[in-house]
Amino acid sequence: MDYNRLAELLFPGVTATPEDMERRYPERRLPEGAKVTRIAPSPTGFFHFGGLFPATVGERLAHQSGGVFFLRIEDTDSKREVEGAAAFITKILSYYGLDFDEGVTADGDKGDYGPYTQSQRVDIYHVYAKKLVRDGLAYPVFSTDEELDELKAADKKAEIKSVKWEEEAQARRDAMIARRDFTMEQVEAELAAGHKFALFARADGDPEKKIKITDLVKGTLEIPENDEDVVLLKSDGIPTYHFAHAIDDHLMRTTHVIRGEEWLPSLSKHLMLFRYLGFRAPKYMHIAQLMRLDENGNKKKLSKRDMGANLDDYRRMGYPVPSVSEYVMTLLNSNYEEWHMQNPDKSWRDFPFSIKKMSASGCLFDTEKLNDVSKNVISRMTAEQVFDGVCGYAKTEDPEFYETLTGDPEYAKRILSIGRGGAKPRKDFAVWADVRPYMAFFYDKYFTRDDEMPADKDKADIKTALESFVSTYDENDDQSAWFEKCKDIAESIGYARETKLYRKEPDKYKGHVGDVASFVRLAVTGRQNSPDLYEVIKIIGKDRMVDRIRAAIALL
RNA sequence: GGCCCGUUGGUCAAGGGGCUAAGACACCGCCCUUUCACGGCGGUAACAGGAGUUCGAAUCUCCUACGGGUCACCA
Repeated sequence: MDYNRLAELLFPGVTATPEDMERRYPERRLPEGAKVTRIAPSPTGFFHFGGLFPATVGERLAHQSGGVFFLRIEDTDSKREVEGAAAFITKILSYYGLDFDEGVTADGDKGDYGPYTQSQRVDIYHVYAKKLVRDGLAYPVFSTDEELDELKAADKKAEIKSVKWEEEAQARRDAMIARRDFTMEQVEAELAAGHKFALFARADGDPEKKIKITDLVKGTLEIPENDEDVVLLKSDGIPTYHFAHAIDDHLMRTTHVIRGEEWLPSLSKHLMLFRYLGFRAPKYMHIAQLMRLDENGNKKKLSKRDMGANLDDYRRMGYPVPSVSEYVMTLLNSNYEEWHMQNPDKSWRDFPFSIKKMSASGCLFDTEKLNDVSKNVISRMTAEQVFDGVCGYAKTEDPEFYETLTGDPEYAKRILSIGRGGAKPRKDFAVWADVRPYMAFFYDKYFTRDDEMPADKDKADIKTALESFVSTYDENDDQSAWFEKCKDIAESIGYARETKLYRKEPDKYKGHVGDVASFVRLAVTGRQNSPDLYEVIKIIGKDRMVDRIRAAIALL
């Protein structure tokens, strides 16, 4: 077989050579040890939460080493492509602060190694396709349109589950081998008939032999050599992931390929392609998948339709960006939390991220832990920052509340200042959506009486206590003077001045000062629980406090 | 089914031949406390199983079990 002639026949228009490509995309000039990483999503209009893991690792590794982090859009599957998806991806990556140095942006490509969209790189792939044909390493497989339609309609998953899988796989292999060695005449005839061809790489591996390869996360892997012919180009001339991966990551000079472990089974194919193409393979890092628990208590891959699988869900649920980032870091590097406790004021970007600390096994998504991380994140913020965070969330997710907040920002910030800023800040919010119910009673239009006055206390006593509170209240009292008055009121209605006294001798009193405070709290906030009552009343103001207490007395 | 990866408390995990096997979240109890939140102290709870190597194994080897992934002209 004259492979040169075959190559010309198959790719008559391709004149560029691999050498041209090397010149066009030279080695990057970067400092020693600099890593080049990438994030390579498919534009399906959906960014998986799990995608944040490799993306974060890639971003950290590149930027921690003075390297390059780039974005490549892998749109080789036109069937799954969604309009505007690339723009959505860049938007969400920037929302999560995963800034890339090169790649597809709203204003076109940025960087010298583009185009960064695979569908725009078809010419490049064909250069290498032609080379592989010339080298006798790739061959065409012709199909009629009808056969192609059939292929698309086939339900692969159903086949795999069949018990006869082994036989069917063998049959497929035999069919493949039969098509491997078309004669030149056959090829010419197919071409003349206008049939399309897919390009396959001829596998040369022996599955009985194992290749040892070091994965930076998994350690030493032993995988069988590849003996399956790999589809390089589909009938439409568009490359498969495998082919595009080898060419792009070589030409873009990627040093570390970070991806999910679902790619592990095809690693053998990729290594073979790198070898065929004469490229040095990058270092690989296969990250374990994020799991969830199914109804039977088994681990399952967090799949598209699961709650929380869509990264954008977290914005809509009201998680601050750093909460999500920090949660991801806690899972990625087990010593992150410890470091953060020692460096509470530093950003997760200051953390010395280490490949060695990455876990080889998959973990379960844990909402409780996310919430805990998030509570800590928000508790460290200033009232101003919390205000901005809530507003940013409410603007799109709760516009009515947004109007309320921005109607009187200073008032809102005073409320948000309660218990904030000290060494032991309150931790009331895990998500921005928690803020509204927390703040509601400060606003007359949201105020409701959710909890009743305690039924076991004498109504006359409650009334007396509330009336005394109103008549003795002085806005100028400091907290201790204020509380002394509460104690006086307690005493006046036969309640203990101190909670401790009551506990010691419960029979001697009808209640204690805590009960008095709780009457006032119930009257003013409509609830049993609230942040510091003294602060609350100061913010609400004497007039509204008095109104609410009078209304409560009337209800007795 | 073949192949590959994984397996320390409910969850995330430290530990890489010599511990009574860290810590965080969750849970429970106590303390602090005018409620809540915070904080403090304490507690329940784990090396998947079996062989082997060794004076000694969570740690090394093998087998088994279980879980996951994958087996497309998808990525």
